[in-house]
Amino acid sequence: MAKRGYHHGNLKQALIDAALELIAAKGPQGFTMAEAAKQADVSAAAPYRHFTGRDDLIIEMARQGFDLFADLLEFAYRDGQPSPLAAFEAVGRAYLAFARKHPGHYVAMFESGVAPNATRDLAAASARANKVLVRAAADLSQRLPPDRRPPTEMFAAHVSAMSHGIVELYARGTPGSRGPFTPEDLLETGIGIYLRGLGFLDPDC
Amino acid sequence: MAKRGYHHGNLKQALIDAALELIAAKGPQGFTMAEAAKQADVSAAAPYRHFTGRDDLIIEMARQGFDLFADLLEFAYRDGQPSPLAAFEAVGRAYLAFARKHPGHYVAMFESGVAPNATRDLAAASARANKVLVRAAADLSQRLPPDRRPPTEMFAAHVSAMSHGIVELYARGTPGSRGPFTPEDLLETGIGIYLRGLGFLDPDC
DNA sequence: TGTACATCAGTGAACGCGCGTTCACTGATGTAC
DNA sequence: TGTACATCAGTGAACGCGCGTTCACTGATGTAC
Repeated sequence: MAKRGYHHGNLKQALIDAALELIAAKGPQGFTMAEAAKQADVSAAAPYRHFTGRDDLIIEMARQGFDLFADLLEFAYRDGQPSPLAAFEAVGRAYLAFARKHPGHYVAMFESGVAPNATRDLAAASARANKVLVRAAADLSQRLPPDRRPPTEMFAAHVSAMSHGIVELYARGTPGSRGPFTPEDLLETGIGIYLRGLGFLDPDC
Repeated sequence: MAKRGYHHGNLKQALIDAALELIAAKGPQGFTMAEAAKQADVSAAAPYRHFTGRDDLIIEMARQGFDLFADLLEFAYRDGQPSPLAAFEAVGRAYLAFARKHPGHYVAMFESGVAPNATRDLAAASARANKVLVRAAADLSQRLPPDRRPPTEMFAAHVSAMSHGIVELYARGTPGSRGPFTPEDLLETGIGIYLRGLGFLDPDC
């Protein structure tokens, strides 16, 4: 850590980063303002120059998380290229990759107990991420005969649920602790079977 | 609440019940020993006659939860009657019903951060519940041509993940807050599509 | 370039609080004879 | 049935702790002239 003078320079983000590390290591309630401040090498009172309180910090973590999440999903989606199916599967993989690489954000977003509409900003970020999932589902749905299309929102919800369930049950704690399969395997096969159930038989339709 | 004398009579269970209510209302970290004691109308020191500490109480809640969960799943399964498919779907519904009716248990089991193998008893209860899911999946798998059977554990994991994901994302907080579908709808359709993907086209095979 | 001053971003001490837990105690209960 | 005594299951007070937060302060920085 670089030497610093009286002024930190970028304390707000440093506190968020510290809290993310703590939350990833010790669970949603495992961080305290005091400890985040300590980790940022600053007095316990300093955070209150940047956040109105503890909740404010958690909400900001979740907001940044949803923003990043949305970015990654959008990047994976690539406007449906090269094909709706390939793009859809890339989004699924991106979901899992996000949970793996950003556990602190993930916990703040989904396990910290903050309502996704706690603030306008948070709601917007959350909605943006969800929109990518819905769009990927909608594009893929177009390939189905109309009478076999489930409602788009439902399609997206199924995929969200399976992804989230896999993260929570199989991607936490010691790797492999809950079974012989990797989360990535589980998600790929699970989504694959689900898509076949919808009528996507061909790997590149 | 009935009058009682110096001795409570059934304090251990009363404390567990109080903690379950608190945990259901305020999240995994939302209960304290002191508050559970208060709710059971007893001094703050009394719980320590029955539990070695806070963790012990949480583990006991989770253990009872897994026990009840296993019972309900077994009851729903009915040894695969009337058909493997019907029994399988009943198990899915029982999963969701449990999460709905016993939110405190559910949170203690899956969101409190206790490792499922924290104690031998807890591990056994958890394994028993999981075994029902695996058996339901295995029985149903038998109906598939061998070359289309996924590994049984994987099959069960997919269904657990989707069920858990739906509980976490769509069955929490204000009903309908996250979408226009009920969790029950989502699970039924999701599992239905998944099963079709495996090759179960006929509703009563 | 130098100076005065407003503003910003920290400090350090203190607060009130509630928590988990311990301890010596005491009232109630069960049992042996 | 009565009594002595061991055991059980509570009490109430106290502990040390760490937390979130506030407050008066001060050092650093930026800006007007």
